[in-house]
Amino acid sequence: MSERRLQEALETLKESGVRITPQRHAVLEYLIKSMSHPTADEIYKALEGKFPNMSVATVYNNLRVFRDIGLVRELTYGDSSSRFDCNTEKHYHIICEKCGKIVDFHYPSLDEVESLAEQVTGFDVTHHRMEVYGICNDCKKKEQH
Amino acid sequence: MSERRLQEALETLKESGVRITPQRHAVLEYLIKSMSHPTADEIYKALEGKFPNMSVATVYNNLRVFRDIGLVRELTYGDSSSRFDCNTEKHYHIICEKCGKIVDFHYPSLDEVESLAEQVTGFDVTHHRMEVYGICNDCKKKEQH
DNA sequence: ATATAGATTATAAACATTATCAAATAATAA
DNA sequence: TTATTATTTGATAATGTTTATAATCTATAT
Repeated sequence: MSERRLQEALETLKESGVRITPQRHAVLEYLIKSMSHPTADEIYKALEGKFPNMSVATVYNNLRVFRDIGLVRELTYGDSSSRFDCNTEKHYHIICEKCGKIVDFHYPSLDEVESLAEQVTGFDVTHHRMEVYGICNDCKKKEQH
Repeated sequence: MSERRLQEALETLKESGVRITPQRHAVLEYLIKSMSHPTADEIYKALEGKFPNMSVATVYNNLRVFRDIGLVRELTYGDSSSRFDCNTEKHYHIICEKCGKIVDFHYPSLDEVESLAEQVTGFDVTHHRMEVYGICNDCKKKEQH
């Protein structure tokens, strides 16, 4: 399952004329298998074992390459560092305000909002972003100790 | 009009037990009168004339104070620095991908999304954020030269 | 008018990200 | 296969935003 997604991602790299280096393979694999929304530094640390000599710059460079060919989304929340999401299906995120956990959820795309915004502002709309914030189950339980 | 909003803001500071210093007064005044969504550095530079000795730290500290008492919203987009919005009415933003301009627009709040997310994820939802992206009129005209 | 908790300033530090560039590697042509 | 070329990597420095520190100053309550 995640194996297939990795193959598809590698295929996309080829089609885009991007070389498949061991480092790129590893970053992609981690993004897909971790099923999370890691920061560049988390990826860097996770791959330290396999690639003791890999530079942080390589992680950043490759994440940018992946983003530019549409393979991953860069998520910028209030906190200091970007997170990267390789789930390319349309979906939204809900974020826990206590622990920072990010959970995916689906919602029929907000086309109405886009067309209204277009009418009111005269912009040519390309896309939108939306996140919901709240407290996750784990953190609710902890609060009640 | 903006004079009244400034008075209200100062009142809020008093009620929250936050001292009204000349620097705070000036930052608030700039936020309200500029009608824009400035970065901390923009505010700092704009007030350089009146307060040649004001420290950047003061701007950051006070923006945090204002945010914590609900007087301004901190907007974090993909770009490097936060922007600050002292319009506390509920509204959304549309952002130009070419020039970065931010324009307000209104839309009936997306309560449905919040309650669906709550059901699906088990979170206690507190709020959400949404932005629409596109190309503004000015930039469209420039493209056609 | 005075005391004091809180605010300001200047500076240094922290942190994420980007730029630089020599060396390594991979793709391509001959 | 080998030579040539283009890209990528890794080490490091640089950049830019934001926060921490500590000495000095000030708004406000008494």
